[in-house]
Amino acid sequence: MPAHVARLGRPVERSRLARPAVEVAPELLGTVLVAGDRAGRIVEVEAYMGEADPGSHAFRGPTARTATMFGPPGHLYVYFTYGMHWCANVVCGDDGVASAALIRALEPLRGVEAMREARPAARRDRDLCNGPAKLCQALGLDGRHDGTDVVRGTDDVWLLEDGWTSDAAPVVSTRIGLTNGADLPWRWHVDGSAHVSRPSGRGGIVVG
DNA sequence: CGTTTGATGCTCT
DNA sequence: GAGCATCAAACGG
Repeated sequence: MPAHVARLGRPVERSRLARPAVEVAPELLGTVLVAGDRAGRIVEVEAYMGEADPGSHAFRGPTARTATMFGPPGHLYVYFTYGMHWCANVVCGDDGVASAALIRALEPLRGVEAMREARPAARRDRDLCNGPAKLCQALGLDGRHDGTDVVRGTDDVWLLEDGWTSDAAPVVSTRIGLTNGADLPWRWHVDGSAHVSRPSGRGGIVVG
């Protein structure tokens, strides 16, 4: 593990991810996603509960696209949408069970200059990573990273904990951009963060 | 501020 | 063929 990565934290334990995404996702707030020389603190996540979730890509069973999501935890499920955007999930749950946490927003920590170059449309730094496709663009994540192991850090992509101490309560609300499963309260974000995609969905409630 | 609209191509029916 | 876990620009107030 490179020293500049170790400085930001230690890898999350895979066993911690081998649980349903609704349990894991809120715990990911405050962890650090690293991609090469760029890194950001996760401030917004959503849970997708696979075959039990009408909002999940895995709702109708495994397909070629969702193969990673059905695989072991600790890998990245990266998908392409709207003909132009990539979005990244941390795969949760046991091998064979589809469950994943969509990373929706980061607070930039390292490599901000590289992020600015990767996202010329961002007028302010708070616009670099405040959306699931924006953060993938900022970090240079795309289809090549589907299946990459964020516990072992293959492809220099890591998910770290202990790199940051949370001092803000998580807020729970409904997920963004869905038509199916839109009422399920499976979005969490750091209360008061200037780096989330939206301050609150419907019925935002402070949990912690 | 807010809302609306066009871009653009893969995935599954 | 329909829909999409989105974004940015272009509006109107």
